Amino acid sequence: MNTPLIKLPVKTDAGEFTAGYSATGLAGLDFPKAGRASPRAAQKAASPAKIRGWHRLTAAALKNVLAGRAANKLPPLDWAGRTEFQKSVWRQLLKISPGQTKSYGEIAKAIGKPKAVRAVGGACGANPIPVLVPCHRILAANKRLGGFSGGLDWKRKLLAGEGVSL
DNA sequence: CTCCGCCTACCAA
DNA sequence: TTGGTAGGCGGAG
Repeated sequence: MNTPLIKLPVKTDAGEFTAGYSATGLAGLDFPKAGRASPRAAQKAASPAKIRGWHRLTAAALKNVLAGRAANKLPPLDWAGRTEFQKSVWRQLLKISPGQTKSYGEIAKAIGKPKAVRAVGGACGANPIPVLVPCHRILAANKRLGGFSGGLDWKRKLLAGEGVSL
């Protein structure tokens, strides 16, 4: 049985993101979605102090990244139920600092599976915590944009905010 | 097993 | 430059 996540909003000048927490950490982050109601106040009040503490970190980190700065401190990330392959890819992403980019091929090489290039793309697409786990810093070979599950507009915007030009 | 994908390298226009 | 293609690998069903 998987308990539903506790959802909390993060207001930024780029819109209201929604963070989702499990009992062990931040498990998801959603881009602002037009027409989506803000998480209920009742749910906020009910959230344990532990989660509110994580949420402060999430909110600060998110604002940092949106401003082109390093996330700095992140709450624990809950990657339960994900495959080892995906986790190894995401761990690599966390090593990339703002303004840096890597290709899918480089990530594949870094995790010791140089030919799993396309699979790396799949893992990026399955990333439940975009922005903080910076899948947007992965470009296709030859520095082309590649894809982005959250929408290419976000990818462009995030990269531009970090001073990356294509 | 089959199908698909945030890929790549390569070849032809 | 664009466009098609085949190889490769992990994930979902």
